Amino acid sequence: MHIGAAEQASGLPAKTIRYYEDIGLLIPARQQNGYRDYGRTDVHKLAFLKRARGLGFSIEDCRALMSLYGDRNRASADVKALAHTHLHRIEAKIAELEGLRGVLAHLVDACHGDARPDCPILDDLAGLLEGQA
Amino acid sequence: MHIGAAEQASGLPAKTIRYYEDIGLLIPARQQNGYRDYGRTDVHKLAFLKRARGLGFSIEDCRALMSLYGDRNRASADVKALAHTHLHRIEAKIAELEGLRGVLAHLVDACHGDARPDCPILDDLAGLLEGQA
DNA sequence: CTTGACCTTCCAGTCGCAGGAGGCTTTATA
DNA sequence: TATAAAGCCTCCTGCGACTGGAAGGTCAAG
Repeated sequence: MHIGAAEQASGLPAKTIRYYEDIGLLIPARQQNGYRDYGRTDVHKLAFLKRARGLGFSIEDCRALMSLYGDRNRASADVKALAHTHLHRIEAKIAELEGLRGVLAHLVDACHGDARPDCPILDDLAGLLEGQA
Repeated sequence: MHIGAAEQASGLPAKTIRYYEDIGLLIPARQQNGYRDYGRTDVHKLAFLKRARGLGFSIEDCRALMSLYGDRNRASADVKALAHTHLHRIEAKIAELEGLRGVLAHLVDACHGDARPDCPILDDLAGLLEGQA
């Protein structure tokens, strides 16, 4: 099957599929005319990659996950460790963003937001509130 | 004051300060020997930028904020709108990450994580649970 | 035989810097 | 005074994970 069909079947853009070949994630067979030729297994792997990327795993994580997926002697502990690490990264990111949200919500709330120039948001950015808040 | 001193005073790396000049965010005076020369106002602006970046504002947001900061006739409503949009972006990102966290936590929890190959995480990635979950 | 869809490769751009090469100037020390 | 070290300069490359586009080959239909 051509890359266009693989795109339809996997849900990944052709550009991305080619990119994954570039970086050695999934290298398909080639037809005599040079066209990429994707089989069922390939499309399955592309969908796997799409799902993993959708869950926020990095490309390198995906590489490891693909490797584990194809390893009949894998230990599920290895997969779990990968996912666990990723989960921690996500939780850390959430905590960070929640911190930002708190500060921003406070500032937005404090700003009257009319035609006057006086603005607590800019005051904060300018460091005028160091001793306060 | 030289860029090294500005680095100390503002908390921004020299590399970043030069980059901000490259993109026209803050262009300092130059000494006769070609060295950048930062004054009090410059350092103040650098700290402003650091704070704004730390709150997650994009460079273009920072450009707009700096412009508003220097505009005596600004309307605080403009600043508030910028911050509000940014707050929404952050909240959207948090919601997205919380979705991921939910799925990942569920998967990590379901994986026994021992030496056996059987693994719900890989099963999910492979799309084996489409009809379920 | 030509049109158009589809495929190929390769290059540039995204965002916000960081790292490093190669070369000046200034400052400190022997 | 010589030299070494620190600090400054510019320019180029790379990061992650693609995306867009140009230039050109291939294939099926009309």
